[in-house]
Amino acid sequence: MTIKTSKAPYLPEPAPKIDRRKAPKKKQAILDAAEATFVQRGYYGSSLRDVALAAGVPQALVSYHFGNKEGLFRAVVERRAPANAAGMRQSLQEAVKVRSRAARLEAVLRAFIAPVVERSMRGGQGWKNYIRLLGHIANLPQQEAFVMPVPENYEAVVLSFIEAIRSIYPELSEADLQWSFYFYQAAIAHILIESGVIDRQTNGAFKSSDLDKLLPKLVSFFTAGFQSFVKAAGR
Amino acid sequence: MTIKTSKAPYLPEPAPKIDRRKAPKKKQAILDAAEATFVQRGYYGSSLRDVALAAGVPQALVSYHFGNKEGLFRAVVERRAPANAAGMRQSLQEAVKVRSRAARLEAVLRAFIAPVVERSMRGGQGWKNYIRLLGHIANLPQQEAFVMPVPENYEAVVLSFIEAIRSIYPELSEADLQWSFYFYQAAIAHILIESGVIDRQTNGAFKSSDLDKLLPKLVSFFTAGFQSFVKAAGR
DNA sequence: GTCTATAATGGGATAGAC
DNA sequence: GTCTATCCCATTATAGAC
Repeated sequence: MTIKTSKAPYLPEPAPKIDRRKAPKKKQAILDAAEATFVQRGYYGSSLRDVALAAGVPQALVSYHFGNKEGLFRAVVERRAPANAAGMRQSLQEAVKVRSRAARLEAVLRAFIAPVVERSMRGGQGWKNYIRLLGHIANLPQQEAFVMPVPENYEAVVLSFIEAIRSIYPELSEADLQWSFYFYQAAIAHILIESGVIDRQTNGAFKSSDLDKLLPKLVSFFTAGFQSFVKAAGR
Repeated sequence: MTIKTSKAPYLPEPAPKIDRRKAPKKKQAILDAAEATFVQRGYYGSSLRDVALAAGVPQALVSYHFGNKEGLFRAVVERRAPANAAGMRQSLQEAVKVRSRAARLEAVLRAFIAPVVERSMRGGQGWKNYIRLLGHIANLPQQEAFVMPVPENYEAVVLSFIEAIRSIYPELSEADLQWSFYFYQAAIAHILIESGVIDRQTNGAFKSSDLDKLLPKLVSFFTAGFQSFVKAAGR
């Protein structure tokens, strides 16, 4: 049931999205610092002072570039969103080519998480921070007072994965499909944070930061969950 | 494979843990207000002003009763922890009595989440807020600067569930056991928050707040995931 | 235990020089 | 674009009367 895949050509990216001629170095430094600060202490727990200090710039420069705190947060999330969403779309395109239905399901589930893990593990510290931040954002109630920039960036991509699974197993009831994928997203939201719960529970024998080891288990485990509903629907 | 269980006698509780003679009403009002505020806006996003206002007391009373903000947060988490952990322990005791191995696994997985869902859905607004707050806390990186009161309260309970599964299927490898349970915890951490992602993705057809509908699907889905590792180990 | 008043700090944001 | 200096506000926490 498990499919071997090559090391996935998500990284290095073909070209940086940012036009280095116009983009001021300090603006990028602020984004990097903000990314790290927000993921460590959350939105309200992070002060613009801390961000500016970490970036090595005066506070006023943050306001100049991003207007206010909310603008900074949105900019952090949106900077890497296009590349990340594109990576997910691309991996889905490959996955749906798999022949057999069972293997295709597993490939689609892997395609949802593999490019993200790839960036987190081998994309550098910036990507690591960004992916963890995405995990945090995914765990925010959607009616949050401040910004929720994620939906616009990722919602369509998520829906396309759900559609892909539906087209593999049309006999799956809408409820089983939606709940199953929700469970998958739910687990991933926590996993991406790398909270350290499994580290503590196993005295360090297993590490929540070891996404490379976790990934094949995750895909295999959730494929079985989906398949159990498929089999139940077939009866 | 699915086991029917009666409506679970977790609520109403036999007796309130709090001695109503000594406990000042206002102190409880503050805890209720803090519970609601923390879950809505997070720790750093909540001000003691807001809490005091919501509780209908002056700010100073909060400091008097709980010392500081961190003390208030700890008190909120710890107030309901003994009753909640006891409910989980009790449900585990019942679950391990199930005869067949397959059914016992499913019963143990249900026992982990059922009493919590029961309190969230039928324990009143206070319990609803508390359970959501637990979800948020579970998603915090453990090396958080401030308080992490959960481990002491719940860690032993979690370990006893893992032990129970290990004793059902000793042939399961340590890695499969730990990763599987981690996936289960991860999904639950997000689900308890009732973030609203599935609501948005399905235009309201499915609701993350509908824990009653979700629960049997969740248990069934994750049982299949565990069983797939059991079967793989048996070969 | 409960309250009013206030101290002391740190926060986001802006004015204006360079 | 970048900087220094500063304003104004919200926040936590405490002092002290009742």
